[in-house]
Amino acid sequence: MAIGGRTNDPAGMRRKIIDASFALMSRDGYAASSMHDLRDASNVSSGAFAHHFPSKKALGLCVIREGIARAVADAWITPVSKATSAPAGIRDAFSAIVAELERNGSVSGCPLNNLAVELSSHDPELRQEMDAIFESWRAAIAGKLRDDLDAGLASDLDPQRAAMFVVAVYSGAMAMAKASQTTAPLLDSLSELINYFRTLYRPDAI
Amino acid sequence: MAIGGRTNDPAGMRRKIIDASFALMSRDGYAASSMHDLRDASNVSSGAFAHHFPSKKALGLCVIREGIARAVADAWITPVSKATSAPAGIRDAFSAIVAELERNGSVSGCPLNNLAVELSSHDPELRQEMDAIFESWRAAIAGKLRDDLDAGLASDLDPQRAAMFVVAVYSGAMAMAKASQTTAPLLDSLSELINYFRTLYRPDAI
DNA sequence: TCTCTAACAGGTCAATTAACCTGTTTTATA
DNA sequence: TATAAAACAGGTTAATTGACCTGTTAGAGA
Repeated sequence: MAIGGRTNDPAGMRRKIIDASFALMSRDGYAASSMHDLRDASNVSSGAFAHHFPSKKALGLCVIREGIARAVADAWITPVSKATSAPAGIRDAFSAIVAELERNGSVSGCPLNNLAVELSSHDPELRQEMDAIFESWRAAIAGKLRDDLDAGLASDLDPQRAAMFVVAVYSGAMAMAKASQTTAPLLDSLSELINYFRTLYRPDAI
Repeated sequence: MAIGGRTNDPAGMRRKIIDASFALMSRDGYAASSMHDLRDASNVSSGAFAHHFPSKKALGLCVIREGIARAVADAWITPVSKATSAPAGIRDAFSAIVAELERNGSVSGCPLNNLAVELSSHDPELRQEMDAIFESWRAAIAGKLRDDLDAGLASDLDPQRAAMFVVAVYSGAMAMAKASQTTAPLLDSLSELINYFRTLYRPDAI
């Protein structure tokens, strides 16, 4: 045994497991992804798997803290903060996600929303972790909205409430997109969300 | 055995199982509710349970078609159709749900959204069934919006897109409410949703 | 060079799961 | 009333699950 030898690479091994587990859990859900499935998808031995993650919950926690947090940052926080305005950033995020969905043909939903809905009732610790990601997501949008207010692009808008609204619209639309296996809910909802912003922003600022 | 005798009541037995299963599945999810749990919650024998529902999927299908469809009708379709206007009906539905959540202390989420997010990727048949309920939900709201248009309460609004928007806002807000175990996402989102309608409706009509 | 710890390998185990099976009782129908 | 079919009772089972266990090897520090 051990014919192929072995290269100790704890960080790489760990990352490999988290990435594969994030992909599998995002697609199939937490409960539906067995430790055996996760191990197979990760392409590591049982021993290595158990060494890095002694329990499924420990793995789930890391998937949330690292995998999901990164996904939200990449899909939302970065685009919104780089955009010329909050509505523009929101439109960018929606459009990129819709394009990605139409590229691969099926809708597996928002990773954060999927796990939050599945796990919030079961584990308070995981729930709190996911709530924190929702919070940072909303904070990024609220921050951009505040920038727009300061720049005089908009007025009479409550950044926190509006940010909550935006994330709610997206999460709900994505849930319906998953149920219908269609991007229509996302497109329709984005359209109305832009209409909502049109009443709050200067006509030329949107 | 059979000391207490037995009263054949197929419809009642079936309803008992569906009601208990709807409650359990809505709270804990589909996968987390084992056949054993569902049987215990239903308070029936294994034999009766297996007789009415030969498989878990068969039970899930009936829970969706009967339990969830009724829940959506009671919480949304009926209030909206009875209201004086669509925004008023939406506000009524939100308020009643928030009041109910604050009464029992914890947020278990929207039954339809919970199951749709959990099961859409796993079973096309269940997915289609849930999509149909989303569809009827949106149709009820769109119908009311059309009534408002006809009555001259509003103008320049696309009933289908707006209905999609409303359901998305609610579903997403409820998901965040579940993640935070707070009603704040629902209250904030309702507030912004009303702002959205304010721009579409006559000032005195809302 | 020696040693100790973490990294890894591969297999095992009790518990849980969904489905099924055999037997009994009620009720509709002829 | 005779009888077939449905309604119910209670237990069984093969497969899957998450956790664990014993051994082996690489690499850092003394």
